[in-house]
Amino acid sequence: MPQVRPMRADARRNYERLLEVAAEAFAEHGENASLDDIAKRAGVGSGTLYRHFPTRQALLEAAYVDRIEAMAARADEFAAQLPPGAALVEWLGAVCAGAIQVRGLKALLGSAVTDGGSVADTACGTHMKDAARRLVEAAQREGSLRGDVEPVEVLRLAHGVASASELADGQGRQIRRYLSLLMDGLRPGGQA
Amino acid sequence: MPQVRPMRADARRNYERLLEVAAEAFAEHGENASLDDIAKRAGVGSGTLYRHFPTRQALLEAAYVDRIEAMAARADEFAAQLPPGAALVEWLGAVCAGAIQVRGLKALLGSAVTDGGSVADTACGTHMKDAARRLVEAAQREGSLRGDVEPVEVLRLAHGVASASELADGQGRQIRRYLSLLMDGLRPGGQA
DNA sequence: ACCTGAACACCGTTCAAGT
DNA sequence: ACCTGAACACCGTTCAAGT
Repeated sequence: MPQVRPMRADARRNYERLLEVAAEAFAEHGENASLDDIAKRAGVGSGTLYRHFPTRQALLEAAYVDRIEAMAARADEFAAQLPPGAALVEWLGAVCAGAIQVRGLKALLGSAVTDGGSVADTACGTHMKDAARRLVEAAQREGSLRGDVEPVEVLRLAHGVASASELADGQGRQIRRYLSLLMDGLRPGGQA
Repeated sequence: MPQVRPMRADARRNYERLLEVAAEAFAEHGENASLDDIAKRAGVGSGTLYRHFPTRQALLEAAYVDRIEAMAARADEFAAQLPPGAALVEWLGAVCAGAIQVRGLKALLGSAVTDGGSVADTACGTHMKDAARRLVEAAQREGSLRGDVEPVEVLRLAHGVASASELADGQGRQIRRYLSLLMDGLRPGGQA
């Protein structure tokens, strides 16, 4: 693993400034925020943005990778405090809430669980899938989750729940309701 | 209800040509297909497109309103052939499949079940909600669907299932699986 | 009454010229 | 080695001029 040469001081400054501004812009305007505008607000030429982040996806991921890591870390906090099934539900609720509040995050989470998505596995995808696997397997061992669903499927369905909640009121007020409908099923007789 | 004066012959030709081309373009490129390109391919000036369809949403809805009506009509066909619960599931599966195959349709269906969405209730929204209500209420009377879910919620959750299926493989191969996970729940012990 | 297409503003992307 | 910003292509939207 060869060390990456440290960036030149001005390059590093630009890089970090771009990330800050991009995180704001994506949160406010969604995944399609203007790249030109981001470059301008960061005080750099548009070419500099493309040098550091060749695609919109690369910038989106770089801007939110720390938030994704924080989300993945919360999985273990819930696991330490609650029984496995409840921990999974609480965590999925938090993931949905984040996906709705921070507008660009939903698209990033979506691409993280897309099969055959772009360039192999992204860092964000790996973090989320690892966290989901720990909670899912624990819940399955406990017997509170069906044995025939995969962690990535649970993440995809949670993404669907976030979409449905967004349609309901533009915010996240229905997340818990829709998540529990998913857990217990639409047919009568499920667990309350 | 005052009769709308019939359009001038050339206006009507343009209008219909625009609808044809738009349906193709949205199906191929999704909801963000270039309006300029649609006008060009229809052989009209861009101003003509805006005259007939002041917003992208208006064009999208006009281009697909017949497909939406056909979808709504299928609800009654399923209801005539199957018990209520099965009819609902089959219909939702067909809706999801359509939403994935015809790219612009998913966005339209989404906005049709969005609360507080744009201009009051759209024609598409009304058709879909009416059809859903008939199936949902029948299934609830039969006892195969929880009594505490509303038709529009079922449509939103189906939209979420379509999203999740799209993430899974870009096509619709997981629709039936995800739909039945939604019906029966992720906890063990649901109906097979 | 309706259509056209130029005009304007905006955005993504590349690349020659700079330091 | 890195940055800048002009240049190009493209798109959405409006509106004066046409028929």
